[in-house]
Amino acid sequence: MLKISELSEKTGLTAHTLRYYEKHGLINASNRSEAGYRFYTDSDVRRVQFVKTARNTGFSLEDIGQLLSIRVDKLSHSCQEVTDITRKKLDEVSAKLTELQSMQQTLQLLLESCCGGPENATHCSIMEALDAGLLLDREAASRTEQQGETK
Amino acid sequence: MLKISELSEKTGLTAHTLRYYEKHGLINASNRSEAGYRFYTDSDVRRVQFVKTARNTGFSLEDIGQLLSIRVDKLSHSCQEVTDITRKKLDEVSAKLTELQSMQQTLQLLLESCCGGPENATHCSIMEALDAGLLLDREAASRTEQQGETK
DNA sequence: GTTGACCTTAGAGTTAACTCTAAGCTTATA
DNA sequence: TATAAGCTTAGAGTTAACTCTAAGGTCAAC
Repeated sequence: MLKISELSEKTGLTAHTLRYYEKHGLINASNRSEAGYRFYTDSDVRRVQFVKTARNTGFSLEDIGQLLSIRVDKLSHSCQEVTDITRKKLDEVSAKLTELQSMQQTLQLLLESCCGGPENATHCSIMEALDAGLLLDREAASRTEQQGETK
Repeated sequence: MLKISELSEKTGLTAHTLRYYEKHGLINASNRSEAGYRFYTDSDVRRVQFVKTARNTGFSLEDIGQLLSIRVDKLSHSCQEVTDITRKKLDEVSAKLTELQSMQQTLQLLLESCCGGPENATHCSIMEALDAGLLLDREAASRTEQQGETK
């Protein structure tokens, strides 16, 4: 039986976060001392670790709530329900990834185009590109692609 | 001279968002009608488009505030200031990208490992992996890497 | 028996970038 | 002239996941 500070140390989540998860119905302490102190069993610990792992994998607390419902009554739930949740999350992550990759490429092109020196910014190509709505980037991008292809 | 709704249409930003940007010091209407209606000049429009482009590139409104200060007085600012802001953003984007790529790979492995069928979830490998703290994933990941290398 | 560390709760604050509402003018159209 | 569309402001609400505070009870050690 662990106190909340011990569970905190064991899981790397703060006591605040553990109480927050409890308030949102994700976890809970099987026992309480007479004074109301939370006491966690091994089973509680495993549940918290499940939540932490799912969180690290990118699932929202709402997703995790659904996964936990399945976890406590696997007979009443199908693999498909689990993959539906997982696929939805994968789609979200993939979409975000595409967006960030585009930003990354733009930012890299901007950095490559600018001298970055102590000169004043009168002819700064980054400022010019942002002023031009990044039209120049797209040209630069296609130039870069061609270089890559002919390499 | 454009009214706010016309600028909204021209830029694809809502009138709400334009007023929000104004409140946060990013943009402003050069003129007002007697009744207080905002009127935007071509120069205002270009500034709004700059903001929109920078936003699409991933810059925060705070970053954009700095970029705009440089934009209105390029002589007093250096290219280095511009690249510093850009590099900082690129680093953030790259870090986020790494995190999301890791999530994506984990989610893909989870999906590959599970039948996704109507069977009950008693032996669902996704649930098992989340229960095991994704240790199984890391094994699966290294197996996949090896396959990739020997291909 | 008194520190000081730890626990409890309810509830407020944080972050970023919107998004919306309410109450009241203004303007264009019929 | 009446109606509807559009404009104004201040300020509240949204989202997710914490993060922190205040006020007070509990417990181990000296």
